[in-house]
Amino acid sequence: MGRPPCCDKEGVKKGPWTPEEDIVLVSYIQEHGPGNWRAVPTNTGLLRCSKSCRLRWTNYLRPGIKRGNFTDQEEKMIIHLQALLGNRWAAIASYLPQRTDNDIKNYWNTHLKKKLKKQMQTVSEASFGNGFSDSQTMHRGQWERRLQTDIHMAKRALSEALSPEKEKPYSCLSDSNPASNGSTSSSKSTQSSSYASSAENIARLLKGWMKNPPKAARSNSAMTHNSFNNTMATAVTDSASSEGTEKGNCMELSETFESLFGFESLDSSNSEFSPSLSPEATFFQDESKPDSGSEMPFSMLEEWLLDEDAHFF
DNA sequence: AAACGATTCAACCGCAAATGC
DNA sequence: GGCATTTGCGGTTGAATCGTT
Repeated sequence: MGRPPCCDKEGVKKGPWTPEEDIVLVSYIQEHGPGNWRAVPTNTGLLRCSKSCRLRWTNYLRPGIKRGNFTDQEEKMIIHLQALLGNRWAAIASYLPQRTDNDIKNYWNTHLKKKLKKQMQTVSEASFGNGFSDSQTMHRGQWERRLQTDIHMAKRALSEALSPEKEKPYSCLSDSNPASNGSTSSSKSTQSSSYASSAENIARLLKGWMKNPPKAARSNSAMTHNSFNNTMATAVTDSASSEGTEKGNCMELSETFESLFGFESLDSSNSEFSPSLSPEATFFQDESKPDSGSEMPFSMLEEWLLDEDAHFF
């Protein structure tokens, strides 16, 4: 006997979220932290199911999300990780802390699949013309060995990531990673800080809210609007400044973010947010807590992934 | 300028795993 | 240990947007 779906109740709203709803949700999470999604609709008065609230938060409103074009570097990592992990988008997303699994999945389905298909075609055409099949079989053993090495390295990286003693903090992609140090021309300005991007989200949200102010503010969200708007204003100005300089200390940003949102949900001490997370997901959280003890030796992993570009393409 | 097809991406759905009692 | 509930994940859908004719 299966349980009834959570969203089949009468009066549950579906479809795109409005800025109003976003603000109500963000306000609530600002106060209570993410988690206990079951209680969110009842406590906020949102006519959404818990699932929808969680999804909205994790895929759109959550701090640290980078939106917009994927860099070459990100693209290559996705391709590699997909080859290695398959369609385990959450696991792949854990290596790209600023992207959501949904984003990566969409990007794969809309861009990368086609791109790879095209490349495969070009390669196979070229190899056909050259009588390439022999050398192809000749490379097979090599390829298998490489795959084994890949898997071995992935396991090693993962186990290192999970060991709490490792001191090297993965605080900022661009900082800790030599490969990303301007090695790709396209990683330029899109590599914004997590704080900036979250502020962008919120700024965008606020912009929409300003454009279409609600006729009457909800009473249940009004209580938080003052504090929320104050922090919003900070977010917007901070966003503008950090965007302008295009750098900014990750540490500083995450601290600013913490103070901005005033909750410690991303801290490991918060039992509401961490218990059921996989190692990957736990790492994913770390985007906003650069000081945490268990950090992924990201540069090593990323180096490994990006080193293979030459072979892959 | 309008119609149409292609593309994108936010959101939904259903299943499975995790958690609580 | 067994059941009920909650959460997380991956596949899919469909409305909005873009590009072409």
